[in-house]
Amino acid sequence: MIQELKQNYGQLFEDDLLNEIAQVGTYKEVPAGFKLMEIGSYIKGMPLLISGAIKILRDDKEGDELLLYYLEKGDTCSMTMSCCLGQTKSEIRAIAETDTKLIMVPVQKMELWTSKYKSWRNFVFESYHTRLNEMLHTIDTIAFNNMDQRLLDYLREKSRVNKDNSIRNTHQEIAGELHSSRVVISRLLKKLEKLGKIELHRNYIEIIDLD
Amino acid sequence: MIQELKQNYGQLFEDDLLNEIAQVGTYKEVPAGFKLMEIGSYIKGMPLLISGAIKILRDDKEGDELLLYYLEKGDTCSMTMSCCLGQTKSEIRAIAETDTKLIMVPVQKMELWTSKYKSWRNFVFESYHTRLNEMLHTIDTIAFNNMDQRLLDYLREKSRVNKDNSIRNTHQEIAGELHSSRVVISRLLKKLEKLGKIELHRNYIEIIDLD
DNA sequence: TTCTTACTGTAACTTTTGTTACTTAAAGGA
DNA sequence: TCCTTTAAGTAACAAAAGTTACAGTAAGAA
Repeated sequence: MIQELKQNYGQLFEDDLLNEIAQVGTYKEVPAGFKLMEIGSYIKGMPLLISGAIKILRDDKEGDELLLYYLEKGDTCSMTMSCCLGQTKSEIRAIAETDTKLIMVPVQKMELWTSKYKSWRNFVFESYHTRLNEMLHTIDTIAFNNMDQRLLDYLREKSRVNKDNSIRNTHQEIAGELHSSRVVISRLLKKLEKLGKIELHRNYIEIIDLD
Repeated sequence: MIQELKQNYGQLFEDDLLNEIAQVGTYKEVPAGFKLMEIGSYIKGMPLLISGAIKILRDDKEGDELLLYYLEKGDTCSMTMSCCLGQTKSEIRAIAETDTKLIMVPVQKMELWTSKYKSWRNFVFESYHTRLNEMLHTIDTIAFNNMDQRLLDYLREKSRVNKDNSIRNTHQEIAGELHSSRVVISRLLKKLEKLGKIELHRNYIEIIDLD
């Protein structure tokens, strides 16, 4: 684990902190689709991503979903940190988008490290900064764009995060993450296909050119 | 200034910190409508609100606005903190919603205090926590509600923040903050009036019962 | 006073998104 | 093989939101 840590967080953290993390953290590999956190659950640990990606989702009262953003290598979950302090429950759901390697750090260490290590403090602040900006971007997309633009963005991001030119999801699943309906998504996808941007198949979408 | 500080932040901060704030901070009173921060501008200081309210707005490329949330007594601007670290430009616009009293703290002090004062650290983290949740709420509203529901929320919040049963805005202004059009807002307001929830007048809206 | 400007109301229409219903077809198991 | 399940295509319609256009009217300026 220590070499994984050094490889991914070596420039960020001093050796003392790296050792502390190695001591109290637990290394985890989770498969795509694995649920790391549920809305309303209490938070046990804080994830430091080594590889892969985690999607962060928001629910409304009826159980409809909305994709907020992805966590990737070097990211951590600000929501988690945020919740740790207040001992409040999770406001979001976290699901592995791809096979993911990460280190879980017990939440108790957070406050300690925050006063002890300057690099940790910077990491935490940097992380909040990134997340606030992601949230702003999410708001921009929802508030200022139509569904066809949102769908394009979605396909782009998904392809990038998965490092795959094929989107291996059903229209139903896409509709869920965009908080729309299957018929609408099928309709818009068909339009994108006619524009030569994608090719539709059963269970996957081939990306031709999204620019 | 020091008594204003003690009154509003006395329980939060230790005396040493209060004194430091009093030394380097500048007390400000700004009238409703005063622009405290513009998108793209660099950040000079960090606001600690004493009284009043500041609205935080987001723009799209066409210059259309969207109200994100209000800052109130005891709040500070996480965006500002966030930007200070990276020396990046402001992503948002801040305008006084009401006459507002606040203390501006130079951004250079931030990092110093973060390592020196535990209470400051907690305040900063608490603030990030609050803001992230506000952003989540904003996303919920936009993504999961129709415009009539959003309008109701808007009127409720505006009335609360202004401590006023009259909303002293034109339909045009409301449409701007909800990123809609004047005609749509007039239409929905008329519907609310027919439901007995509000009374429409020129330049203001009287709230009857929004529950 | 009259004139001008800004605010509101409303009709008619378009576009976007959502819904219901039904069809076709692929995939995988029995 | 056939059968069942699930995914996708599409039509027809409904609802929500945005647009254009114009009328009426309050408020303030000249």
